[in-house]
Amino acid sequence: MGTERRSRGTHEAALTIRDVAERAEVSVATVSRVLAGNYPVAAKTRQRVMRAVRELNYVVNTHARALAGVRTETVAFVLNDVRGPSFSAAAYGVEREANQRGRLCLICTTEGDQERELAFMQLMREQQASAVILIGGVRDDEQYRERYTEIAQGLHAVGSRLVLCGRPSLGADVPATTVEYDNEGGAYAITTNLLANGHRRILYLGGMLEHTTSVGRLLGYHRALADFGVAPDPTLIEHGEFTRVSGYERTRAWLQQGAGRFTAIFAETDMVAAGALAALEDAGVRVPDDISLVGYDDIELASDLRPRLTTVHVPYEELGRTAVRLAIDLKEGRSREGDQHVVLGTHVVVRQSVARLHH
Amino acid sequence: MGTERRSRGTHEAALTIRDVAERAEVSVATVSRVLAGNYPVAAKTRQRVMRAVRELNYVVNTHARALAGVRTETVAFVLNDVRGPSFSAAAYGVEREANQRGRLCLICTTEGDQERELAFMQLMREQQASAVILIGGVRDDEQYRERYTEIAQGLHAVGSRLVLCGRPSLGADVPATTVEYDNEGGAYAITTNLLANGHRRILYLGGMLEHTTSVGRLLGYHRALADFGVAPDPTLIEHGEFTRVSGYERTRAWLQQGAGRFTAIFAETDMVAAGALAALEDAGVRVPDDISLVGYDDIELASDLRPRLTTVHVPYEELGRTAVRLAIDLKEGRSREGDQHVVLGTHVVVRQSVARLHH
DNA sequence: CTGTTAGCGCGTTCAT
DNA sequence: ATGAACGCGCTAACAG
Repeated sequence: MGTERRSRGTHEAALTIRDVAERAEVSVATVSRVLAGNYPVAAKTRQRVMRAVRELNYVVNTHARALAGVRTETVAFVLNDVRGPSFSAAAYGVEREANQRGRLCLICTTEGDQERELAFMQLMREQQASAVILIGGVRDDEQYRERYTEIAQGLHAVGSRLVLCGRPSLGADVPATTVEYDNEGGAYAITTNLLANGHRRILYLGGMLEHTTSVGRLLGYHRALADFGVAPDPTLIEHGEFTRVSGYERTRAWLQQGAGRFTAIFAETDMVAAGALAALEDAGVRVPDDISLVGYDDIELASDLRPRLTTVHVPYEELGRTAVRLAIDLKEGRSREGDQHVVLGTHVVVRQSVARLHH
Repeated sequence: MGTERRSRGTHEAALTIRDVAERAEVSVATVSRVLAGNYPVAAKTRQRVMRAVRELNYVVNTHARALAGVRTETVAFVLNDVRGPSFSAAAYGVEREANQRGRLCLICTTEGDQERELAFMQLMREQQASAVILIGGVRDDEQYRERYTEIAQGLHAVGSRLVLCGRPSLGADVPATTVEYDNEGGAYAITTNLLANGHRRILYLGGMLEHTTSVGRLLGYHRALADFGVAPDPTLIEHGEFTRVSGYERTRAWLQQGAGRFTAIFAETDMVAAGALAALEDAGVRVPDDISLVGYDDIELASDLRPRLTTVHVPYEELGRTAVRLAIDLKEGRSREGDQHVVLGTHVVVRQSVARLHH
């Protein structure tokens, strides 16, 4: 009781460094120095200050500190949905790496809305985040491109690194780091697996071609066919959403109208594969005995399905970690601009959803 | 070209409101007013300012703005792992509700480390977050309790709301909001389901009793047994981790040593149930024909398993949304302290993993 | 309607 | 080793 504080004792009146200084009977400068620990202070004085801090339950004000030039390093990660198994694995990687390096990690969800992504990037500019990491497909609008470029330059201007995960560069005038994984190689490898098992007519349940992910995977599929001397059948190539229901619906439609036209299905994501599997199951089609099925991403679900899904492993967590690492290393000058494009490898995980075709 | 800026043109030199003012040939106050939009400004002046802002690609500095009293409202959500299906659903709810109300959402992962949770709460104090939402079990250490209390009071002092999701209150002297769901009721209901199907010896694969979640669920189990006049067998109650491997290992051990002692398994989470199912499958035990199995949480996985898992639905997304809503409503005076404890309902989702017992 | 100016809380010279 | 004073970029009185 009785210490005279300047304001009424209500809430909202946060303690300042001055309160601590008064209580410890030192100047604010001394308190600042004790807290920062970057300057010699007499042991006894330090004790007094620390005691006052504890007794008052004081913490610094981040904003004031930032304004004075000492920033709380923050890494921002932007994705469309935290619940998505693959991106959440990337988020986990970002989180771990950021924390390990003493950075705060901020996660934002866009629900696929480009506007929100842009707004969030602006916000990060305002907050002077040390890095902004973007993941997930984008429509490659010419109009959006311009806005991205502008904001990206703004980020660069405040020393904030922009990292694009599996996304096309914004052009030479926008300094950004790119981390991706080998979509094409993975698709090639798993298509090869089907081909080696005798499959020739492979239904391709793809995503939208605006997404570079889809482009890469489809490319791998085609290259594998070409290498096996199989002429691709364009009518077997489908485009749709990367969702379970999309996989279900599309497969059901094919079973009704195009049954017999294919012996295997390549689903562009495990989620789509899960939907496809459910449709096959509902139609009484056995996997892999009647139809073989492969996915892509190797999310946990892949080994929960029955049969366990043969798929392509994508190192999502590593993707997140790498993004953070590159951003920080570059900021601290431990890396040259030249290192700023990394492609992580993918590989096939063989499980039980592919059968050798006997004809 | 040739506008004279005060610093060398390198990076790191962010634009200030003054740059904009100079370019628009107005005072900084006018720029501030245009940007805030909370004060009359002549249309022509506004135009000039906006043009300068665009041309310069300027954004405000959050920290300076915060220091001057205008905060970017931020909601912080703390959980152990973004990849966990149930908590990530809660995170999604938090995200959505926060964004919908114009708040920034910050997500932090602790990996189960209480120290990190505490550190993060401190950080949020420093950042003056408008709300901090905690989810996940805690060990109810007397020592931790004290530290939580201290930080919680600190949060309160800066007007930051603390919300505990499914976690015991920190005591009457710590103002906090609690949102939980009915663990006991759900466990009661699903146990009842097993009992109604004739099961009497139900192996209980539980979590650690330090977690209130486990306490609640076990309570429901016991109450259901009591209501059916079944004497509980303490040796059928197991405690362990909430992981898939734990479920697998524990079930395997039981199959080797205690087979025949139970006709059904109640796994305290779907993850544990998934592990149990795998163990049963590997041992050639059919579900539900030989052994019935139920879980808890109703994560997506529950309907991917074969057989589809009968489980208790927990409204995780709603939990997150409610947490945010309560915090904001209270801050804005739209709610009284009395409303600050909400219990959401749970219900059984009947699928295919329980069979009627014929003996 | 617009400009001037005094803080917001902290880090950091420069004196002492 | 410690203290006094200025400035970080912005908002909000107060004048005009």
